[in-house]
Amino acid sequence: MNDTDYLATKGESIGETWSDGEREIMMATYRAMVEHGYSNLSIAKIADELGKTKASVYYHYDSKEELLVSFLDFVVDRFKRDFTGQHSENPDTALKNVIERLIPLELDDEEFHGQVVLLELRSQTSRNEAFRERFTEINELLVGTIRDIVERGIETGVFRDVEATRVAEHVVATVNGARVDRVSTDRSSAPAAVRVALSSYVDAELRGQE
Amino acid sequence: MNDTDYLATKGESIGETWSDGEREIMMATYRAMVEHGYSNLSIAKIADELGKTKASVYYHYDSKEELLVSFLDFVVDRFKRDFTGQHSENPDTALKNVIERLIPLELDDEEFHGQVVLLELRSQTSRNEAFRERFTEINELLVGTIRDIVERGIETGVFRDVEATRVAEHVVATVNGARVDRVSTDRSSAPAAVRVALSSYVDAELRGQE
DNA sequence: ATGGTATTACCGAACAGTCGGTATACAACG
DNA sequence: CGTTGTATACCGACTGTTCGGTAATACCAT
Repeated sequence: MNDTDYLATKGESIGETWSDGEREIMMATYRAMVEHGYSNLSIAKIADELGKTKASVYYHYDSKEELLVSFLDFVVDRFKRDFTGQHSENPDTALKNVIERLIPLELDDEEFHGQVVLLELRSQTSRNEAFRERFTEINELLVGTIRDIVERGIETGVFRDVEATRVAEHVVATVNGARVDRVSTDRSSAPAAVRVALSSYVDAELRGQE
Repeated sequence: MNDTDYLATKGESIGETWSDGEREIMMATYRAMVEHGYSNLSIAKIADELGKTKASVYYHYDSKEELLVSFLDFVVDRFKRDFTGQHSENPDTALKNVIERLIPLELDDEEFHGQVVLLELRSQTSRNEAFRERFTEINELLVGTIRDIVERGIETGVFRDVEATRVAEHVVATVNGARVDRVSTDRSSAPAAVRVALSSYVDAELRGQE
């Protein structure tokens, strides 16, 4: 029934803590953004979604800009928490798990809306430095995670001695391209094709002739 | 001096023709969008950039929505014209040329602004069907072009007998990911790394043991 | 060639509505 | 009494859009 239940965790994030009031505003912002989009987002619409008045929002945040940066933190924390899961298996399956997690075969509405919101925020990076920093952070997290897995695989002899960073950059670019494709085109079968191609690439490139 | 001179070609596009007046409005829209961003774009700012009045813009377009869809056509036509160049060489170099054209080692300001505009327009796809159609079209053009090259390579025996469509989807996703990365993060060395990785992937996956 | 009539392209002004933001007051609670 | 949270009411600026009017030009019958 509620579109944003999956945002309603109570805990604090990796680098930020949210009071109950703040978290409710963040969730209202999320709902308003899903409904109206970033370019039509206003304090009044957030307040509507919150069930309060604009002044009430301005009690917690000094400006729209500050609220939006906080919201970005909120969404990015959520992304990182979703992504940073258990991946302590052997490098081969760990890598494939990461790929499968980043390119699901299909998305429910909640996940889809989440990726739309991320894309809309990403489109603001060229005009807002704080935004650009956060997305730089996300991509560095992805590349770092995958690089670590590849390096571990090389050390344990499971993978050939490839350039880990380069492979990681490749995988992350491909994954991001598939994700953008999914929310911005009608090519519904493309992400699955990319996922298959990427997995077989990983097999061919990393598992070697051995 | 003028940031958008490269948009000032006089000819008509693949599917659309532009009168002088319309093209001036399109270029003014482009300039206004580079300066203010999609979410802060208004008819008044376009008119300012045009050196005319808001009413003058409304003389040529019935609504902001209609103007924006025309602008999207304008930008997409430009992208297609830029991309659809000569690629009649042998499949191996043709494929690498496409990749190098889609992931340049560095962008000048004009090219960078163009990609920013494309990303901002892309972020509207979930809320505007016409927008989504155009970006679907772009990606289909890219996939189709690459698939044709790969198939030609297979027929002429230059490439192994791979699944052309799957490879094309992989390449396009990677290219798009690198392009999004470039305009939305500070990871300035990432696109070059992806380009190298993608080229060596093409070598390994397609050129085979032969 | 002339006079009349459309058409094109523009302007200034105004419309109702929304924007981000603020001042102030009221109620609950310690 | 002071703090915390909320509501009412408002501000100037800006939003997309429409209107009446006006030069300049083009077409066309006389």
